[in-house]
Amino acid sequence: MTELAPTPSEPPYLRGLNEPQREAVLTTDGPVLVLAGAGTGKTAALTRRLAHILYQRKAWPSEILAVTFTNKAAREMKERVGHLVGDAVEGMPWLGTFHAIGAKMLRRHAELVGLHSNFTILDTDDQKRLLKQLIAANDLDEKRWPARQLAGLIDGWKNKGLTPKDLDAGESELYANGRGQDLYQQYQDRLRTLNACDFGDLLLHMLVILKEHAQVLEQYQQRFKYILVDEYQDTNAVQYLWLRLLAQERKNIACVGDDDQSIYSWRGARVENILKFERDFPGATVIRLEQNYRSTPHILGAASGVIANNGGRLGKMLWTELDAGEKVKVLGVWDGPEEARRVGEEIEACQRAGKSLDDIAILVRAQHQTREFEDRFISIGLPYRIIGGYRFYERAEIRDALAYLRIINQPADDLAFERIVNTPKRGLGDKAVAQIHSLARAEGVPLLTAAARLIGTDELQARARNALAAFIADIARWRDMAFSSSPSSLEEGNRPAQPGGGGAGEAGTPFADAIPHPELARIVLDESGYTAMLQADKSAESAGRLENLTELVRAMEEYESLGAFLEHVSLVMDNDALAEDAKVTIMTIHAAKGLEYDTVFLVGWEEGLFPSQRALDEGGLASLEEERRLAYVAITRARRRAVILHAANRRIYGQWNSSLPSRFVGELPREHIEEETTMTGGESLWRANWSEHSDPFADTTRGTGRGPGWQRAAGKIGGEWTSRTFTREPARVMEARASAVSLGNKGRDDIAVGCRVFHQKFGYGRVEEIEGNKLEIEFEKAGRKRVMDSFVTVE
DNA sequence: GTAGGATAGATTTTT
DNA sequence: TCTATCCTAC
Repeated sequence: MTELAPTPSEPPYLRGLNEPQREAVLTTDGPVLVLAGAGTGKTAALTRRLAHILYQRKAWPSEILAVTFTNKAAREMKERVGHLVGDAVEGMPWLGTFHAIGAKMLRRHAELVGLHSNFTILDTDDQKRLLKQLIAANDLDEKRWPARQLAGLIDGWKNKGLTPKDLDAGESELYANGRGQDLYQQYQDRLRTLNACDFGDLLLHMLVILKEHAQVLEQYQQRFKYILVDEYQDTNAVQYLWLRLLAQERKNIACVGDDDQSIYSWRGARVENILKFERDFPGATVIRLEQNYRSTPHILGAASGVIANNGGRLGKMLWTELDAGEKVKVLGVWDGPEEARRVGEEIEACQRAGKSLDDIAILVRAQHQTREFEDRFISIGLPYRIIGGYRFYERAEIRDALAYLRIINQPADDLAFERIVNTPKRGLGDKAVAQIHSLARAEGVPLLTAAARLIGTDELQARARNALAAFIADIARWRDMAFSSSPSSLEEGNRPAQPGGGGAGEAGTPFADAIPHPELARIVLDESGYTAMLQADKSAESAGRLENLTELVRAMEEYESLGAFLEHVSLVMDNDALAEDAKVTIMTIHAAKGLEYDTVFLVGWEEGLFPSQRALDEGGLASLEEERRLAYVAITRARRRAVILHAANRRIYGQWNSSLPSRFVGELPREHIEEETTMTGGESLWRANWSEHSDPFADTTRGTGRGPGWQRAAGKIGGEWTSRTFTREPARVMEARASAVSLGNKGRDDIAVGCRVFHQKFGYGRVEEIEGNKLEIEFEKAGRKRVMDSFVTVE
């Protein structure tokens, strides 16, 4: 039993914890719910809880299930537990994201749902392509019933834990007049033939297995002596059901979450899970972490003031011992560009005051807002990094490279085949591919096998036949290189057992790679002509693409096999900026959850943008409240200083619109903020307007649940604030201002007007004008831009 | 089979 | 405004 170190002093992992945190660590047995407000040391409590369980020998590392939502969170937890318990953390195979753990389990039991253990994990792009094919095959109009929509529905069903059979008519009705269920079933069948899974399947298949195979469930119930769940407010129905099954037996489950930070309901997350916890696990210990160690009282006060407008909260009172600090600054500006300019100036001031750019973040509601800042920062030469947007593995070149590797790993991967059969171009167009398709369908074999058979016939044009033969020979050769112990025969690729067929024997067993897989990747990229294709491409992006591929190959070195690498890539790979030079971070609020920065700029706090028009129009009160939680998350990212900006005019899809400050601005308690506006008219008119009503949201958030958006609200104000759209840029009130902080580069003498230069982002261009260290360049692709000379190289 | 023009569409997105 | 996708003309 417990062999607690017999030292009189308490174990190191308890040091520095406050009372509730300590309770969260020490209450190991039985169900525990930890309600942890923003910045209350949640991760510290979690990791020390793990350490405690291990130190007390209550469980071996392999007997603890610890799930998080993001790879980042999993990584951080692993690292921090590592600090406390050392190498024991290496023995924690069940610490990871829901999906990574789901995949790991599913590979062990794949055959129970008709898959093979080397199944491919499809991403959303593959998924969409597959659905498109199905929609076409069913004679549905893709315009009317977009694949996107079906993908969303299927994803939603999987999030709810519904298999095709579980769908009721109402759900099925949501797509193509009741064909939803049928299409969903077809999709699942297709996935099975492809020996593939989408993200949702990783959890849903496992849930089905746990439900239907008592011995499997029991095995895991026995194994997991302790279960720990981070960000519990973000769990969706499948995850919830999954956890409940696993925890049922021992009931040693600890969930940590914050109902005020639930911002993923549109992804299927259900806050109710956290509200229901005590009902699901009677006798649960509920612990509240309320002392905030992150932010100043003003920041905390501002955030609390906003979130207090939400109903149905579990309610927490955050407090802090930190000094008051600065008030939250609310800054009204004329338009989007001015917003970017002001933020740029503020950041330059921070820089002059000796702050590191790494401590500064700009949080946006929607991805497209990053552009304005990007443009501005490029022209003033301020280093920045944008988190999100395209993830590394979503880039075309990475996906192409992966498709090559996927088909080597799993020849039945038809989607991979389709992706690369004519990339680089080898003269195999729609016609050839259609023929391969029809043969594959007729014979019930994967595309690659069908292709191999097709070249034995004379159905293809000689040219196409030769190209295809060469392509297939290449793949066979690469496969041999990859798996020397098993000379590949395309006729019996790794497929799940077919009725009547014997299946593929030992397929999926990890062969020792014959040649190191990074080397294989290099060879494949080379011999396929992919690298050559990029080298021949003179566009601005091609250099970066080649670099990405190099990066991909480099990343492969860290994995023991091709299979392990592919798994990593589909589940884990993200483009978390490596620690390079100091840079300002620009990202969405969603992406910022769990992070903190000294100074945070919260931009675009305008009705229609934040809260977003869509939330206002469609989701009623619930979605307005989610937007408000988003505001809460945003403010609480700041340690010392938060600056909130709103512009009176903004260009949306190319049209200028006047906009009103966000209602959330009005909800900030006055005592915690300091306002400033660069617009004529002084005190913000909108505030006067909002506060006219005792409950300004009465008619917007209740009742029909349809908010007015800025249109109606603007109409009420009348006068100069009347809603209208301009096609031209609104007249600037601000004086033009040229500001650039010199980063220490003197003017360069290698650039002259007329020079051909290269810029990382904009590509090639011709210098038209030089003004100090700023250049006016006519770019071949991107048009005319002003950029800092330090950002270009002379051709 | 490909290159460019027309057209519709456009949140947030862990995996 | 920008972009991803479709369609038409070579």
